[in-house]
Amino acid sequence: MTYTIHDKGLSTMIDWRNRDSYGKSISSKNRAQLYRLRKWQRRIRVSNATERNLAFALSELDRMASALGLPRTVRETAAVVYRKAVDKNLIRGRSIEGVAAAALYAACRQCSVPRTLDEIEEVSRVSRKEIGRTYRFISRELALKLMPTSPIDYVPRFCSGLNLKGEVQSKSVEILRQASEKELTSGRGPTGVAAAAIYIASILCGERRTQREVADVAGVTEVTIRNRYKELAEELDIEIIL
DNA sequence: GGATGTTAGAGTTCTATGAC
DNA sequence: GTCATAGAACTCTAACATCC
Repeated sequence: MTYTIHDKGLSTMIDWRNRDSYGKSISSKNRAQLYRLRKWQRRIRVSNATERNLAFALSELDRMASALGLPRTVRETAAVVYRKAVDKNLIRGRSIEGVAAAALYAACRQCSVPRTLDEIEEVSRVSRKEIGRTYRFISRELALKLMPTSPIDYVPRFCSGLNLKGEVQSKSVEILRQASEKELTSGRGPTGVAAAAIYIASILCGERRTQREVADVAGVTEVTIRNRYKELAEELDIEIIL
């Protein structure tokens, strides 16, 4: 069973091969009957507007998740969030695409595979503002308990994008853990903090990346990295030799 | 010339507050 | 409960300076 298909994948499948369970070819006499069965099967699977909308929303979710390379668990979670929103009648007055994008954003956070609103916006057909507004609405109405995204969750993806070795990744996580203990991450954008930690770690590990390179991968500006990395270096007493 | 640092001004988001 | 407003915090762009 899966939540990512509107009928949860529980309806009967009649394939198009015209062969029985033994692999034998179906006689021409029975083919016409099978054809009729397929036709009704198709009509019954999506029988009303609600199911049609759900099917559309779930295919939209799947399309966005594929474009972002998200794992199956995130897709299932997003589908569950969307179905809950439908059950609570939260879609009324909002676009299907907007709610689907917001559900995906929430699912990413729930599954600790965070994607920024900008990234969701890139693969969706709605604006960042709309996604953010809908996300806040459904998370409040569905009482989704979502903690602020940890910068650590961004480290593997950013390091991979920068072709950095595991050592740099470990060092970045270590820096971020220390920063978190000293409350240097609260109130700051997680991508900016993660980018700054990776920038520091890349220098400390001798695999230096420029601020521009890190900024491009993290989707923040060089200025943000400068501000964040100086804070981290000062508060954590890290000596950086450029 | 490229990387980095500094600064100023502006935009966005969030939260608190008060009026209705 | 909803809406408008103000203020804080963060981030952005842009311009210019400094260093190697």
